[in-house]
Amino acid sequence: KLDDDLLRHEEEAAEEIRRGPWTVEEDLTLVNYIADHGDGRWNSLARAAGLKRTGKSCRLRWLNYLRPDVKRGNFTADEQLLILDLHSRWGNRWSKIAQHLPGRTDNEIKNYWRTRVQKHAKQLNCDANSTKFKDAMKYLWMPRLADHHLQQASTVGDHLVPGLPTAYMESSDLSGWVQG
DNA sequence: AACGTCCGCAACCGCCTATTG
DNA sequence: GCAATAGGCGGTTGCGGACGT
Repeated sequence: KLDDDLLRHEEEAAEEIRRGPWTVEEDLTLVNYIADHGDGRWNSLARAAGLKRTGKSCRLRWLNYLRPDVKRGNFTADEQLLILDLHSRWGNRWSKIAQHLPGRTDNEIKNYWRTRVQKHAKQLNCDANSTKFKDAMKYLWMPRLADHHLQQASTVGDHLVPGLPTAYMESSDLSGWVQG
């Protein structure tokens, strides 16, 4: 492992492979190159475009950020519902889930799940994959999200979820679930 | 004002599979 | 047919900004 790291760093020094955040210049280079030549064949693309990055890094930057049809910003209530639903069916199959949300990336969905959803599971003192949490989503959060989506201002307070701490249910609002 | 800590996100890594030569 | 290279995926990390003390 240590040897691998040493080797990798030697290679980086020799070949000047950049890592970490992308600069605006790099972004422009990548976008312009793809506009002229298309994407794919990422390693040769990186070389041909003169980017001192791995092909993988270029691919990731393009797919998750630079692609013109990539949607950014908050998930809509619709999208959040869909994520909850698809995740309950498929688990952490992020790219499969992403295929059902046009313009959203697996990375973004994964981040959303880990930051927002897992946080609530933790507050409930349970695992995000537990029956308890799935019940909470199914009978509490999904209805609330759906109601919010339908722009019904009044709260839905009568969804009872066995085993959930009532204090949590009463104190919780939609912040952290419904964005924007 | 200065310091700590929390949180969200972009980007990385390792592993596995697919493609290529 | 196989070894090497590339692509795809899921998990993890670390940076920077927000927030609290």
